[in-house]
Amino acid sequence: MIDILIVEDNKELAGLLCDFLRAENYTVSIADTGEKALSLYEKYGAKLIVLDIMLPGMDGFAVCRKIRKESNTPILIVSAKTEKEDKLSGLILGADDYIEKPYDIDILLAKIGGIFKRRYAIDEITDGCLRVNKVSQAVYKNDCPVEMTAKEFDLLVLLMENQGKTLNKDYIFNQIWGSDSLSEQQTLTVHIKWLRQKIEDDPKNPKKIQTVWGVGYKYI
Amino acid sequence: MIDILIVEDNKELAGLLCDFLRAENYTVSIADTGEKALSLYEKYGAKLIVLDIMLPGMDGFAVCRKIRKESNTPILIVSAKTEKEDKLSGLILGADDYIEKPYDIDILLAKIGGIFKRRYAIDEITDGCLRVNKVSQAVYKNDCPVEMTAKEFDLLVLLMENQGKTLNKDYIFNQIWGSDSLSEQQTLTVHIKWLRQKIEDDPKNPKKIQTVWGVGYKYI
DNA sequence: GTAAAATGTCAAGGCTTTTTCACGATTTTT
DNA sequence: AAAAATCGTGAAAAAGCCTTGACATTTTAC
Repeated sequence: MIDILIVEDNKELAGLLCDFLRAENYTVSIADTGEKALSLYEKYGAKLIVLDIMLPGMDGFAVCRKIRKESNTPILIVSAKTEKEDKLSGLILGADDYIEKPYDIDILLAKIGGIFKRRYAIDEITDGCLRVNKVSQAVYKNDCPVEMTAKEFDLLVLLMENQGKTLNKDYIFNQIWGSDSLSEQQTLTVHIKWLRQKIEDDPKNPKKIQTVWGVGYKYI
Repeated sequence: MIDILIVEDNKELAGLLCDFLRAENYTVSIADTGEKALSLYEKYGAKLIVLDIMLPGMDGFAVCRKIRKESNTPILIVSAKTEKEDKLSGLILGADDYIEKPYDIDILLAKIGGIFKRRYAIDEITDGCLRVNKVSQAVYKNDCPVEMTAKEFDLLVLLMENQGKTLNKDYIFNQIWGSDSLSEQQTLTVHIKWLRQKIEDDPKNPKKIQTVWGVGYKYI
C-alpha cells in the first residue's frame, strides 16, 4: 500500500512534490496519466490520491469517479481552472479537498497532513504513553505492544472513551456483557484488576483506572 | 451521540436545515452560540458539526480549534465571507469542507452525505448481503448478526479485502497466524470450513469462499 | 479408470479466556 | 472503634476457542 499517489502529467512538478512528501516520510508513487493511476491504484492501493484534473486522455474527474465507485480513499483535487462549477462538482463527486494551481507547496502539505490525520488517526485513542487502535485491536504502552484479551480490550476502550467520567458498574456491565448476561458483577472487578496489571505502572497504586467508591470506575 | 450538530445563530435557517436533515434520518441538535455548541459536544458528542463562522461571542474558528484539540470529528464550515484567507485557514485548521452563504441546500446535503460516507463507512466492508465492521468486529448477513471467533473474523476480513484475488495458503497462513507460528496448515482448512458454515447460504456448495485447487482460496 | 495429491470433515484434546468462589483488605457508616 | 458495605486478590472451575490427527471425499494426472 502506497501512502500517496500523485496523478500529474507535469513531471517536474510531480517530482518536486514527491521529494517534499518523501522528506516527510510518506511513501509516494507518481502516475502521469489517468489510466496509469488506476492501474497503480488497482495493484497497490493508496491512502491518499493527489489528483490533477487536467490530464492527457482520461481526465481527473473520470479517475475520481472510478475510484469512488470502489472505495473511499481520500482524494485531493488539484486544478488550474478557477470556475466554481469545477470546484463544487469535484467536491460533491467525493473529493476530500481542493487546491488551485499554482499552489503554495506548504499549503498543500498542510492539507495532506490534515487529511491523513482526520482519515487515519480516527480509530486510535491516545492518552499519554497509552495508545489504543480500535481496528487492529492493538494496545501500546510506550510504543510496546500489550497483549489484551477481548473483554479487557472492550473494557479499556469504554473507560478511555469516557476519560474523566465516572461510569457506574451497572452501566459498564451492560455495555460489556449485555443487559441479559447471567454473569455476576464480581466478574467486572476481576477484569479491572487484570487491566490494571497490564496498563498501570504500579498496579497496586492505580493512577489511570480509579475506583469511585460505591459507584464504579473512571479512567483519568 | 448526535449525528449532526448545527451551530448557527439564525434560528430560521437552522430550523430549516434541521428539518431537511431529519428527513434524511440524521439525528440533529442545534446550538446558537459557540459556547452552547461546545457544551453540547462535550455532553453528547457528534459525528459531524456544521459550523457557521459568524457567531455572536466566540466565533466559529475558535470553536473549530477547541474541538480539533480533542478530537477529529468532521467539521463543515459555513461562512458568508468570501475572502480566500478565511477559506484556507478554516480548511487547514482542520475543517473537512467549506460552503459559502447563501448556499443551495441540496449542495449542502450532498456535502454532508459525502462526509458521512467517507468518514463513517470506511471501516465497513460490504459485499451483497454481507457486512463486516472492522471496528466493532461485527458481521451481519442480511442485517442479522453472525457470531464470529477472532480467527474466523481475521480470515474473513483478509479474504474480503482481497475480493476476487486468489490468496495462496502460505500467504493466508502468514497473515493470520504469523510466519513463526508452529501450527499446521491443516488448521486453515478447518477455519475455512467454519467460516463457510457461517456465511455461505449452502456451506456444502460454497459460492463466496472458493477453493483454488493447489493454490489457496478466494472470496468472490 | 485408477492412483496420487489435495482438500473436507469430524471428534478429541489442549490451551486460553472467562467466570466463580472464598477470603482478605479497605473504606464508609453508625 | 466497631460494624457494615464495598472492593481487591488468588486459585480453581467452567466455558470457549484453537489445533491436531485420522479418515473421507474430491480433484487431478497418468
